[in-house]
Amino acid sequence: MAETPAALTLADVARAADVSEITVSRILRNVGPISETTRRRVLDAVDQTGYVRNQIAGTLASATSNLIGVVIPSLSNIVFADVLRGIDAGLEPSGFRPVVGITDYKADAEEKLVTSLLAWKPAAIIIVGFDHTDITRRRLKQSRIRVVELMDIDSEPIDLAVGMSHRAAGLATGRHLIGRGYRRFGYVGHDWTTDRRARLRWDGLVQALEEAGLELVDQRLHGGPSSTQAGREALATLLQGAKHPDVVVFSNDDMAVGGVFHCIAEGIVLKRDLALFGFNGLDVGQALPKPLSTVRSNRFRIGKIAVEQILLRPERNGTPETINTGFEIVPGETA
Amino acid sequence: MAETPAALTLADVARAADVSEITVSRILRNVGPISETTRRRVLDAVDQTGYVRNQIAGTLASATSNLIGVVIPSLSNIVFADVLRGIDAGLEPSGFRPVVGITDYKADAEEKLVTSLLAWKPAAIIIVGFDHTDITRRRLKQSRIRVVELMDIDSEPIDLAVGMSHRAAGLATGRHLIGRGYRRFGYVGHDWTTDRRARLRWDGLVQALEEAGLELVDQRLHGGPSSTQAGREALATLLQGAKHPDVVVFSNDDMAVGGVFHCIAEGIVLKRDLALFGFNGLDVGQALPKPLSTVRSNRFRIGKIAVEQILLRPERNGTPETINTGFEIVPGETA
DNA sequence: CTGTTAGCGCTTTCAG
DNA sequence: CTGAAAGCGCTAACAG
Repeated sequence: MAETPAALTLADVARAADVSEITVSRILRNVGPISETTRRRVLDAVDQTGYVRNQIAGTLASATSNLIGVVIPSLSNIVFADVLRGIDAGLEPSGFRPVVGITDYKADAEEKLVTSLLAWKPAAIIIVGFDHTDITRRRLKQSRIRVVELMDIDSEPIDLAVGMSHRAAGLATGRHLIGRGYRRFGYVGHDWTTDRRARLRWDGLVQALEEAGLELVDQRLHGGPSSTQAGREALATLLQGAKHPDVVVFSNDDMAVGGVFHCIAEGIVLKRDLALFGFNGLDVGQALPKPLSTVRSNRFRIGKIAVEQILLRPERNGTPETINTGFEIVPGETA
Repeated sequence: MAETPAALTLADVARAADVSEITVSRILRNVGPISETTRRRVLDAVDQTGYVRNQIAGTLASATSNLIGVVIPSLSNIVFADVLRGIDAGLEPSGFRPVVGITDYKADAEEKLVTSLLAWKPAAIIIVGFDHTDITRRRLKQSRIRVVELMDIDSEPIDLAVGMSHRAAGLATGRHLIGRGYRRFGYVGHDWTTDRRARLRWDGLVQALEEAGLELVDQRLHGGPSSTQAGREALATLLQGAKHPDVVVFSNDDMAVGGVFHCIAEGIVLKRDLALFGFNGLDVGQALPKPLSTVRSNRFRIGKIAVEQILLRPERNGTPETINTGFEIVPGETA
């Protein structure tokens, strides 16, 4: 019976190359001055043996890890997948790796997750939003590593916030649509308790209406998470009411695309009979027969910038900062 | 100037609770017999101090980590986000955490990624597909940790494959549509070099046609990754040809949804004038005015089962295995 | 340019 | 039920 050979260590490579462990270590990390001949000899030995570095031991010894904790509410929503893509893209050249956790929009799950991620001594934690439990917030503060709160910039961050003002986006949406002549506003949304940012956009929208002496003529709130199907059904019930809006603003593009499908199915001609407006600027909305009128949020960029900031300044400095990644109105053809 | 206090260690907690380090360690890991009084005292001390375990040190000492390496080609494609969701869901009760890497469909990026993930001494690696470089395959084999190859079961796995037969899905699609009376088959796809599974489905489809003495009357291959917009444009050019298919099979739902949008925009009545068929069973397809006819692949389940298998049997055993998660034809209303 | 020594903070093993 | 000693595999700090 062949015994399982012990895993290769630095010592094995060092022996094979006839140098000390620390020399191999330095070569593998690209630090310090190394003669070209030893470097070559050691790298050969690495190839020959098939040695794979043990980052666990390295991290313990150096007290600096290459892991980044990432806490997101969900992956069903493509928005957070985009953020994660951005994070990964920003990390790409650095050798850092994301360790991810999904909260499912639950604050207590988030609390457990943050604790379990901190146990891996990550170089930083990237987390979505500001809605944390007190314990979560305290732990993050005490950790003294960099903490980046994403998506939102409407609150005071622990360390750094990267995102856009959702209130401002709602406001801009309202003003834009009023400017285009719409007066009878309907709203179709999803569960606000798990999506504070949707609520902030709604606040901004209502504020824009107030500025113009208007108010929402009707609205429907779907109880669950946003989805195309939910948007379709919610618009259907809204239109059964007697309020006859001339434009319906949706909590996001997923919901709005469902609204578009409903109109297509019912023969409602978009913009002539009814205008629809979304939020996010998803690809699917732009590929519709008539491109969806919406607001482009820069999710990928948010994730990327978060990482770039971490790499740029790995130490937390005293004062919380905020980076605004902005948004753009996408006129489209549905409003 | 307040000096940064050193991070808390087991020793601090042990001192506070007046026990030895090992006792604290045992309590935190729930191993060995511990008296209820000491347990309480220690847990109190943990709370008081705000101690957070150092998994890095623990992993080094015990040589068993709670990390799972995850290698996926992309997150732009919701299919892989679904897989990752399944992985996370399966991991949920275990305290394991995924460390993810994205290859962008590049084999050399995958090779680097696998090496860098192995350096974290994960308990297992979950990777999409069978298309690895020789070096990647060798490293994975040599690692002796569990390796799960996802999505596909049409090749021999290193250790375990979890997925479905894409060839069989293509075959089933063809037979299903022939059974419904279609005879003039068109095909609209995307880049096969990065998506071997799409190619396998095509193979199966063509085989079904051959069985019935038929062949594809026309096809269009988009050069890039699949997208709704690409599907829309590719169908448009296909229909400009003179081949007049009565059904068009798409490489996946994203592409097919684009096809549906084209038909809506052009006033082509689905199923009466032209039938369309997708692959994946995405939500967006089912929310369309007419639900898309497609094949449901069980992405979430694939991820979940992969993890469950790892937790169930953490050691690799000699012989490679395969788990078939199956698929179902979704009749829909577009074919 | 290369090496020696001394840990990093835990857990394993063996005692009691 | 609790503890002491040893060491996981690497890197920081200091020599040479």
